[in-house]
Amino acid sequence: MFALIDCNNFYASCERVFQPKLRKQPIVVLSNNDGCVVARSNEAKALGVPMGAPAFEFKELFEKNNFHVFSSNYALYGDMSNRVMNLLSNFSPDIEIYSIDEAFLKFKGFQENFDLLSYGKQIKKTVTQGTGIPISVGFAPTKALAKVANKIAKKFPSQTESVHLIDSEEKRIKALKWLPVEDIWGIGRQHSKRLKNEGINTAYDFTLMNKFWVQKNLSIVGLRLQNELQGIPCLDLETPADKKNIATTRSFDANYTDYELIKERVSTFAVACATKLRKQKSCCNALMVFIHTNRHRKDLPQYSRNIVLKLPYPTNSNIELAKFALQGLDKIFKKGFAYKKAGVIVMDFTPENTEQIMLFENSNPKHKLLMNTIDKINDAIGTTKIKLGSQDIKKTWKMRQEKLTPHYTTKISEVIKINC
DNA sequence: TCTGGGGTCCTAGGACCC
DNA sequence: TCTGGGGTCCTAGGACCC
Repeated sequence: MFALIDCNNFYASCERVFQPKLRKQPIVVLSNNDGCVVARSNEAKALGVPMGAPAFEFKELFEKNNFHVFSSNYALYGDMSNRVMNLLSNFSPDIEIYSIDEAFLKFKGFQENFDLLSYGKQIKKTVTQGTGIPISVGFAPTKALAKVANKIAKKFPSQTESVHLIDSEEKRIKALKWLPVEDIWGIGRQHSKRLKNEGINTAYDFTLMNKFWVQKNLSIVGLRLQNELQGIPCLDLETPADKKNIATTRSFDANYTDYELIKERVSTFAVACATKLRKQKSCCNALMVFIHTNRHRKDLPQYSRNIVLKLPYPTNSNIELAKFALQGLDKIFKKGFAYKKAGVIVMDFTPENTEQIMLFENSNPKHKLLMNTIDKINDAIGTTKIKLGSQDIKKTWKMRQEKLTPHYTTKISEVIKINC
């Protein structure tokens, strides 16, 4: 059996933990730059705020209904996530952390000796008590069905006490007949459109479809999913692997026309990629830079380009990657446009310790020690104190974050103080 | 005025090999 | 008139996830 444990409205719940007076109040959390809604409390959902909504379009609704609006505080959410995952890992030796707010647990031979339903309630109680984050728990014989069970637990909290178990054919069929096809894990917008054209409306309908049609139209992934929903396990827990691509991309706080400002951003993004590369002990052999204007501004001239550079040698040095990224930027930058976003993506990794010596040109060997030192200093101070000359020396974060809450759990100066 | 960020996997088709 | 068969590797694009 598998369990899927999911934190309810995770970012909104994290903010609420530290401001209990916000219980029952509508809360939204905004994306970087305070742009879009990325998390909503149940009250906010009930008032009709869709996921991904541009914040400025809903400003009036927020004000009229006394919404509590937050900038995203990833340091807080990441730390809260770790606490939740730590507690969950006590309930099974087999755990897959699937995302910041979700984990699969696997139970081998538990059903004979355990009442999973009450075990689930115990999990819920432990996490709520230990972190203040509300969760839902779904049990089933496959991962895809556990996802379905979790949806039911979340949708009917009072009937299920937020824990649901699919352990019989009747329950499986009942659950699948209830679930609209577009809400199946792995069925997105395109696939659900296609399935509806075929007269498929529920997950149950989908499980009855011809396998050849499914494989032809939804690929092997769709076929696996169909099997999983029929109760035939095809997916096991996955173990974390090194990343194959690493990206650092940001929208700007305003439109940038000045080449120098964009160079600074791209240089900073390249350094961020290099730092992440070193964390997983990889070097990259290729790098992509992109820039584009604001797509939503139909009144302004549009421009969007990217370039992929094959590097002459594998590297994860801040200095070298920033240099290459700026070379790329130079090739694609065009004067006269108002740029809104840029990014650096590093690709084609090789392990740090098996760097092949190239014939003509190699990464500067001195950089290894230098980067090591930079990482140590920056880690110790907890911020990016050491920068390249091409980066902005004064500011660290060019982003609108007007409603940022304190780093309650990760900065000693920002922990909650109680005056007695 | 203001619209996020970071990933993965699969397939088809082209280039190339013997 | 008639022009083989069987592979691999790479890439772009499309789908999906949170």
